[in-house]
Amino acid sequence: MTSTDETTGTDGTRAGRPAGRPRSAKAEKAIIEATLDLIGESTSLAELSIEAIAARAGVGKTTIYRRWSSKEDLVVDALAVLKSPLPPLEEGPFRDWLVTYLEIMQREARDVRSRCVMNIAMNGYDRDPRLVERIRQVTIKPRQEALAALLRRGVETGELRADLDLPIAMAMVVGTVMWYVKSAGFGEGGQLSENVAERLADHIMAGLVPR
Amino acid sequence: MTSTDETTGTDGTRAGRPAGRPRSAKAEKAIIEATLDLIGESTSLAELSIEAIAARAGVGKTTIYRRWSSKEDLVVDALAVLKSPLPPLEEGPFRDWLVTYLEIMQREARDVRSRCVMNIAMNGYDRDPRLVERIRQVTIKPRQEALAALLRRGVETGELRADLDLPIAMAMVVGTVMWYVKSAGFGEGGQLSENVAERLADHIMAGLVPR
DNA sequence: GCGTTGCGAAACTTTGCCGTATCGAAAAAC
DNA sequence: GTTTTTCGATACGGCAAAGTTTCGCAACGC
Repeated sequence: MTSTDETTGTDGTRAGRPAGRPRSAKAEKAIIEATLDLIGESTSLAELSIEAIAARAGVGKTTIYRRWSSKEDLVVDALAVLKSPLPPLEEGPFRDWLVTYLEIMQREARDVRSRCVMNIAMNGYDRDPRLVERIRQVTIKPRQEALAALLRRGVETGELRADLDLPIAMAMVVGTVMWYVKSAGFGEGGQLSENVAERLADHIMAGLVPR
Repeated sequence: MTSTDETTGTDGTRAGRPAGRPRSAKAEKAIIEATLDLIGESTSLAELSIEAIAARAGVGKTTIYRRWSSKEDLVVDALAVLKSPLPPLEEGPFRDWLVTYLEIMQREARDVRSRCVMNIAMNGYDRDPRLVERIRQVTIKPRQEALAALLRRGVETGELRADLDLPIAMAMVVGTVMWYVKSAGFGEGGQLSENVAERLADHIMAGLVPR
């Protein structure tokens, strides 16, 4: 009405400050953190409640509703924080890149917050397809495409077999590391030896048969 | 609807019949079936509701509460039905057995009821460790051990590489087929070509590199 | 037929969350 | 100082889901 409602600045930098107490960046960060934690602990987004987030973040519900109008938006914003950068696809032997990828995936597979994405993306597909699609678009799809490009280039350079089945090869890479971390996590607290990625890459590339 | 409800006694225990209408074995079976179906569709046991089970089974809620005092008891009873037999480990080339195993796992991975075990075993570990452990004991563990024995024998006969990393190899077999079925299910309704197990076995054994 | 028990449907009760509103205090700009 | 906005906390009505009880009817032994 009187003031410009467009200037709802996300933070209290300079420029047209709307006057009044600025929004606490600390609270916002706490909300995001709590959201990620709680998503990691739950298996579906339906289980996630604003009240629980507010309680975990030590924040009033008002503070959440003032920033995000829906749970969906909050979840998307929170998951956007998880985007870990992917290394670009440049020159180099295939094996090195595979090890790099396995290293990243193996590290992410242990992180509760990254695992939650897997849970949601794989299990909640028919519950809220639209949201799941948004999440997959920003998290899984780029990795899938990067891996596919990596494998295709390996075939072109002759480092990989010419009759490679791309879906199967991708499932081999992703499925193996995921399952390995999962099953290893069952037994103990999760101490895996250092060169996991190297040994995984070795077995994936060379297979199970003798040389 | 006259006398179609065969209320044959659920058990053969003669002796002191409590008098009155006997419990319907048909209803009990329907409840178990509905429970298995719904567990398969859900990702956690908290999502499972007696009401949904009753509706799916075409049964009144009282009929369920009369038999099982808690949801947990019902789940345990229901999962006890799932025990599917494993083929014994006999003579034969490793590849044939691997194909057989992949065939079984690939088929089970599509079955809703088998998937539910995976969901619960992997996601609900810290929610109800006791129940999860019971489930793993009767479902996952025997398969794990069978696969481990299979791989070990392959190493002994020289069909597999001598420096095989058993946990990694197992993750390769299980993880690949699981992930492949999962990701294939994303794209389409799930029509996978006929020789999936063969092609999976090929890639797993030979790896990604050229011969 | 009679008493007893099981059956499914529907009503009742509880629970948990949502979204909003209100309150006193706090943090900035003026 | 005053003004304005946000802060955390709490309370409220509403709603939807799930557990519990009620009820009329059906099936069994006697």
